[in-house]
Amino acid sequence: MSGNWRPPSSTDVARAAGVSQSAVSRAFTPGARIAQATRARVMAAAEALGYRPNLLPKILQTNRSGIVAVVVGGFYNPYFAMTLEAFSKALTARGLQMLLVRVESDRKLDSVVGQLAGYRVDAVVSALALTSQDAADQLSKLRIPIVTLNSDLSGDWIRSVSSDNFAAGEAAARLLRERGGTRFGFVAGPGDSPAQVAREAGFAHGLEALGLPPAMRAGGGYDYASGARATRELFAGADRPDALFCANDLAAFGVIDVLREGFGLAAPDDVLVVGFDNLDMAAWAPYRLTTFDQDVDAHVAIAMELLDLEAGAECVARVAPSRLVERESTRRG
Amino acid sequence: MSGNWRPPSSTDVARAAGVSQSAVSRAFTPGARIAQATRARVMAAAEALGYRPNLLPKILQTNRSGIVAVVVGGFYNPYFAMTLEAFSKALTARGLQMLLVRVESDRKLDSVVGQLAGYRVDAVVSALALTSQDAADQLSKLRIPIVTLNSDLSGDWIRSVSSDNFAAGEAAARLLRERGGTRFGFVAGPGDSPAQVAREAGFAHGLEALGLPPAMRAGGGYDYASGARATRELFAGADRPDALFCANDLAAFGVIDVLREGFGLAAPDDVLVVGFDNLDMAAWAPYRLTTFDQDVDAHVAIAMELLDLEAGAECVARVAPSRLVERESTRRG
DNA sequence: CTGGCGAGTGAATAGCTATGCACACATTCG
DNA sequence: CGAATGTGTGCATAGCTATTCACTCGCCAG
Repeated sequence: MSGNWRPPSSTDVARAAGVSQSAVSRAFTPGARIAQATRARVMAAAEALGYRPNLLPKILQTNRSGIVAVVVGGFYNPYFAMTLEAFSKALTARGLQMLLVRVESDRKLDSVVGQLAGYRVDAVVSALALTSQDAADQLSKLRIPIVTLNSDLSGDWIRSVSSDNFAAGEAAARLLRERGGTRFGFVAGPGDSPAQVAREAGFAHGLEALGLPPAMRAGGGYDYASGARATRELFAGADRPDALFCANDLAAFGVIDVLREGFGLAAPDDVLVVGFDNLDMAAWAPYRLTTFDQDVDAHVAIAMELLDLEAGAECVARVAPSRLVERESTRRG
Repeated sequence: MSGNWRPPSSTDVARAAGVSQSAVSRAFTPGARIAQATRARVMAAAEALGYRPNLLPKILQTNRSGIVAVVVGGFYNPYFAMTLEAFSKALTARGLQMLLVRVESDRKLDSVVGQLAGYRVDAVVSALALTSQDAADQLSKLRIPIVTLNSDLSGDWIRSVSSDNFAAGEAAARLLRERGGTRFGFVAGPGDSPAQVAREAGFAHGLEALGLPPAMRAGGGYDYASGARATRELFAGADRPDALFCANDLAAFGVIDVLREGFGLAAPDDVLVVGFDNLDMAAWAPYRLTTFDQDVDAHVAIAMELLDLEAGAECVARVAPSRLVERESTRRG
């Protein structure tokens, strides 16, 4: 009806309460010098008008919006859900809001972050690994603190927190060996993921250190279908592996299902399987998957610390330990 | 180093380019009256300084932030991930940003939305069902368009889009009957969820219409553990059901796993199982779950339409159809 | 009685952009 | 050649809040 309605301003409230605009502002500022009686009158008028202080002018002056942008590549992987949950809690605890941005690839990252700069976001957290130094430099020019997960790039304004992917790969090799594996296989994630690369390298190094032959290899994605495809490939020939390390849990589920349905093989009896992420589902009955818990809360806690750092600080790439959780998929009879 | 650095303003760019501030603004406004040469000079200066137009002043004047707040209760259920993905795409397509807010319960909803009002969000989408009329009225006072999913409350500024939960419940009853079910059970979701209530009511009505006895009942949550618990309860006695409708897929997975592990029973041979949501996992080998696809994209499309409506519009509660997807969990030999 | 002090209040201002208005200049038409 | 149209630019302002500065008033100590 009212063509262009505007929410009530502090001036409106001031008029209604018979005080100055400053008084209204002070009434809403904890610890400001204002008489109790005045504050009460202001609050009554504000309540009647439905007034909420407009945060934008403050942001305009201070350039601090209280908003942190979180960039993700998609939501299909429950691991992102865990990450979002943890970040959501951490940000809320600090009174910050979360602007969620979905981006197709990291090549679009800087254009998006440019847009975000217009909103004066206080910081950016990227679950998307940053792969090109070019994009990193572009972002650094904006002087917005950025934390990337599982990415090795860094710069003046770019920090990163990663799992000890390489060490986990080594540990996977040792475990599979101990549990009786003899022919090893690696179910790979996407090649442009630094985490995938490090896990594979660690696995390869672990095998070599034990004097074992290198692993067979298949896959190329972080999803269920990729694990399924990789398994059909690895088990097509005669020389089948009997111990698999998967780049993540989702792929491992695909592996286990195809082993069972497609080849009549079971974990751990016929094939040992290890995953990565420790999703809720990893504990479910059909899988009981041995996997690495990334300790999302620890990652997030570190990320928050890194965001607080001043620009130019030195220790900008931190590693969070991951914990091996052993379940039935590697425990034989 | 520089204690309080400020990002370059349009005035800074204007000075560098030797033009007025208005010229800079026009250079960044598509369709504005400005000479090509001037625009080029401005763009060069802007590039050199790393200038990004500050969006806040515009928001301050127009009260349109281009930000939509999305409220969720948690991320543990992959159904939320699907919803987020769909909303993210829809909002991006319209050039809107998404402010993600996690809220413990809907009782906190109005206090949070109050906070959001300070950011002048254009609209609020709540995956959290709104249950109290009190909160609804509170929110209406803020004059921010709100769309809730699977909630029956509405008001001047509150619209809702729901699945046809009741009809789906009836359809589940018919299907289970057709497939040979004789003793029916309902694995319930949380009692404060309108969707759960409608699904159960529809199921009960469907059974009654077919002249069948009412269903046994257990459960009370939307998660895996709740489904598992419900199954142990339902199958503890002698009078076991042979056809189960579960409030959602996550619970259904718990049901199937406990049937297999705890009682040596399989779906569909011993027990027919139907879920709700059609998560990716429903198609996986251990489950192959018959379920209802909520068509998230359709929900979101409707939600976007509702957000565009003016206040006081009448048709504010819309229903999106859900589609039965039959898989092996109800297909006998 | 007076200087000082504290509490409470109002006026003025910064912060940045988009836009309406006015003006200067070039071009076209009668 | 005068008028009219069109193009490009600068000036000034709105939008809302937190905060600084200056002011008044009541009160106490000297």
